Amino acid sequence: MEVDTWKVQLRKGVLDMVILNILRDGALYGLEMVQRLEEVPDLTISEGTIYPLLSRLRADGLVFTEWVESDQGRPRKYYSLSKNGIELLEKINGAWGSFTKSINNLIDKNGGGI
Amino acid sequence: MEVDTWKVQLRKGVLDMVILNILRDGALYGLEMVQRLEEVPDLTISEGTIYPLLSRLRADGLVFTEWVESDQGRPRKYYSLSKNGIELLEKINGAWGSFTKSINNLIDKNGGGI
DNA sequence: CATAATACCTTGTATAGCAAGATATCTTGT
DNA sequence: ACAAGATATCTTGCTATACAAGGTATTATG
Repeated sequence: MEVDTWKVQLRKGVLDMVILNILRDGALYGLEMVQRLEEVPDLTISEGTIYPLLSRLRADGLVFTEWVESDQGRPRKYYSLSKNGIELLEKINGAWGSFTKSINNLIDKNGGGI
Repeated sequence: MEVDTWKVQLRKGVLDMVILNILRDGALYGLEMVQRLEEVPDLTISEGTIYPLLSRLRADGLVFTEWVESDQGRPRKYYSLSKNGIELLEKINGAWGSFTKSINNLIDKNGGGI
């Protein structure tokens, strides 16, 4: 996955970006991400969304996984950013900045009544 | 189409928002929108994207159309914002603002070191 | 009359988000 | 020991979108 192809896909999913960002502080497991995003307005997702998404990130080599025993319930599959994931994250966050700038220009230009 | 359903669909398409915004200054025809967006970074689209999208906006009652003769080439189908379209546009632009704020918070919180 | 330019529309493909359901493990109550 | 519930992952089936490519129609030009 390259930045250019990500730009193409951007409109179909800022979720990849969001997930990569919340993994920045350290490993999380799937359900934990769902719960964390429940607290963020407009970013609530379900399990049917997160697991295929994480599989994709893993297939793309952006994250790696590790099973960890839990003292309650099933073992958890923790996801961590790979080196590629970290690199892409930097690029993606930059691209997000210019993308929103483009759109905000468009909104201001037309909305501001020139 | 309501704001709530739009929020759900947001990640799948900021294009609706973009089109509604460029129609704010007045009517445009399909190909003209494609050409105008060619000049905006990251927002280049093709005819296979714009026409189904415009049909959808029209079916949703957000725009109305008008055929206008051209002195060169085929007659053009001009699209204008309906009253519903204008109302939704205001709501959408507001929702876009809070959506980007959510994401920027996430990026800053994790990227800025807590 | 053929070719090019303009403009609109449709078809087929790939992919994403999601609700709902399936599967597996561990804890708790009886 | 056993059923019920909680935790956690994964899959299936549906709907919708973006897009490349191709099709249709009108007018101008060589």
